[in-house]
Amino acid sequence: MATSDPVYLRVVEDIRRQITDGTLPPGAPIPSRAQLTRKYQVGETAARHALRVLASEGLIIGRVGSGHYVRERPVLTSLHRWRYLDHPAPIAADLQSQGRRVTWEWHSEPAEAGPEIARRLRVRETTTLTKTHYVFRGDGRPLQLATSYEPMDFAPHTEEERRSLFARLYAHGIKVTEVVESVSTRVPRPAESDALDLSAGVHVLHVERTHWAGDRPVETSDIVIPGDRFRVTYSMPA
Amino acid sequence: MATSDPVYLRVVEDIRRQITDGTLPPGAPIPSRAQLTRKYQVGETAARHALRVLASEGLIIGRVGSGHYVRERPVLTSLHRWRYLDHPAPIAADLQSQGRRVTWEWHSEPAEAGPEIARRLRVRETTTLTKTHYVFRGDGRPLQLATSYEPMDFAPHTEEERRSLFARLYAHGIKVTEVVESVSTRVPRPAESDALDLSAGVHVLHVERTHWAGDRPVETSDIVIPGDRFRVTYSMPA
DNA sequence: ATCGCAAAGTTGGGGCTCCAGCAGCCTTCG
DNA sequence: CGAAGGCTGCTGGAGCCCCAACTTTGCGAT
Repeated sequence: MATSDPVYLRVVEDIRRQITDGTLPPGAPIPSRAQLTRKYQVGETAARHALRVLASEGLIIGRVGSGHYVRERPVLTSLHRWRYLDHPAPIAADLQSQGRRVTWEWHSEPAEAGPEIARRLRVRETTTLTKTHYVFRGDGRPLQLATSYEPMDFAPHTEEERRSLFARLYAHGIKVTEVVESVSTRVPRPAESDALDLSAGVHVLHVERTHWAGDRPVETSDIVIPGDRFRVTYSMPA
Repeated sequence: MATSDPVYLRVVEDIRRQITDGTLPPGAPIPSRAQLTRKYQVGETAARHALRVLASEGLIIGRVGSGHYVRERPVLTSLHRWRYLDHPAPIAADLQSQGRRVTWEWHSEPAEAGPEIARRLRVRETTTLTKTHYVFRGDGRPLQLATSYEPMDFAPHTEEERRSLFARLYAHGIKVTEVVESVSTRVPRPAESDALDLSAGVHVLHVERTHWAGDRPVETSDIVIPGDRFRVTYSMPA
């Protein structure tokens, strides 16, 4: 459309069109770098970049020494490839990206697991865990509550350590492999309603999250978010 | 491992490690091209390529004129994550991964946009759109409702086409670049309460999702999920 | 103390070149 | 005649450079 688009996109779009409309059937060879530079009157960089983009989209496949070919069954790998690492305090982090200053307070104390947490962390009910309560605020207003439970042996000791659950576990040689979340909505408890400054009738979103290292639960937390609308934005990686 | 690996991979792996182990927390700046060339003693091409790979993995995000930064991961992203290909049933897809048989019915019809949808899709209120209503069931029980609105010109025509919004848009040369969701909890409407077979007092989770291609909204949908507990599982990338 | 502006730094597009390794194909030699 | 070896074209890695557009920062003037 715009005439001042990157040139490599012109090549990408033309080849993509030819693939989608069948001009280039599955298995058909794509012109080589040298041929593309001649055909589209572009530099080698642009030709190369175009091929890489198409390949990363899964439309074509490159074979060293041979050439690029239209894939038999085009897959949108770029979408599949979208993977994320988890970090603590994710919702606060999201609000941050909306330009709001997010602050948080926490309070840590030893506590007995109790039936619910014992079940989640697969420990005995009488096991003493480190229980940490977080309050997240954006521009002063309360945004989110979280209560985290972790075994004493790798609980954080310093402010630094608290920053990342992953870093801490990593230091103990533990690698988080799975995250399980249960999401539900429910009526806020009085304390929550208070802490989050909720108006009457607003429910809360409750996320129960457990981090697993292999088949062993290493941390579990309850995250409570106000049920009024909040927004999540995320974009596809380039 | 192999000493003769591509140099850019050395950079990628080192930065990836720093992100996963928390040395580089969310939002932290990644060294610039110039700094990477010095730090790792590699050429500019390798540094650049490393950044591109990390960006395409979604681990970092590049801001022109500013730099690359570790990406924040909003928690609710976990609800739909990288299952974008199955549209518009991310949650159903998740349930599928739990071994439950998920079926779905849909009903499509032309409809006027109306004020709300017109605002979301940036069209006139009188524009005629394709409105599709979905009901998802797991093992027979209703799980999720969804209503999707898309411009007539790239609405699906066949059962095949319906499968993936992305594939369909792709065929039109449209690449989804951003997904924006607003999540809220609210009292179910009578029809919803009925369709979802809700017991009294259970609220619903309402996700309003819009897919963007650049600065242009290409599809919007309302997803309604019962507020009783449901579960999301995801595992870390290898 | 604040505003405005210029300089410096950074990304992303594009160009050019060299080289290793692989795949065909063709030629040559046993 | 058939196998070995060489030639050519292709991809993917890597280096270096230039430039436009944008952000950040710091300085100087008001």
